[in-house]
Amino acid sequence: MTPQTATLDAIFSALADPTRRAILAMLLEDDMAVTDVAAPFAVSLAAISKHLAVLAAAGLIRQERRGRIIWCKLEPDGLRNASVWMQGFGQFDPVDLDDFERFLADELAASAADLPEDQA
Amino acid sequence: MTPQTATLDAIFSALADPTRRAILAMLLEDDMAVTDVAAPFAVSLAAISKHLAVLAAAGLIRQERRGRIIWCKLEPDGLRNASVWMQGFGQFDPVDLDDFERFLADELAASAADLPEDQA
DNA sequence: TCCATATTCAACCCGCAAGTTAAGCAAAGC
DNA sequence: GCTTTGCTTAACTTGCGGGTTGAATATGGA
Repeated sequence: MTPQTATLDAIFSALADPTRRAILAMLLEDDMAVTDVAAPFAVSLAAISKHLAVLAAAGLIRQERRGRIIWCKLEPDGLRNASVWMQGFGQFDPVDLDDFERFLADELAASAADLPEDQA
Repeated sequence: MTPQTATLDAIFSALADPTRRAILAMLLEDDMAVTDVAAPFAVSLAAISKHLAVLAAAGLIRQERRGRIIWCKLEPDGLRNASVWMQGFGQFDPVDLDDFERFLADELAASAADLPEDQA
């Protein structure tokens, strides 16, 4: 298996998990420390730590330590390959960013029902 | 979980499997019967049948019976939601279709090494 | 130096996805 | 009507992903 297909495998399976998609959506707003990423979710910190490792391995985020805090930041280019792959399958209308906002709102509401409102 | 997130889960996990991506790439060329879809792969027909069921459940293909043959055809709109989701994360350059062709070629070469040349 | 904070590692459990083989059906053909 | 062809279902095995808890590690602060 080429590194390229390995990457596609990694990207799509990373995106397949709703918790990880919610994390990405959160990071879209701002860089965050691991603990803060974990806060809204019902699962343990260790679980979130694993999720972040998966996202990093897929090239979707980058984690960099500053002091004792590890900052997680989105790596938007990580989606490029997957985006190229997907768009090849259809001529989609240019994406309306409002569509995207709705998506994120619905997803967060659905998959992290315990989110404090200010994060939803 | 809303039907919408269920769909995103289904789509991304369907795409996470290289065999299923290869199947989609094959169907991009032409509609195919289940047996013909299965032919290039090293796994059993039953396994491919399951893969096709997964793709159908994710709305990525449609299967319709004609006589005793079940034709599989791509459902390009099935990728729309996922595409909307992904593109929200970055302003990607308009996709070069040649990129896509390279992707498919590499993927087929890598994940279905036993493909006869005329299908690769 | 000692303690608290931030994060990961290790070991483990559990459920599910993907594969197998064998049997079951449904439609065509002789 | 019987057999062949096309495909799915059933029952089962196995591997991996996502969760847990508890210990380990690293940094900052008092």
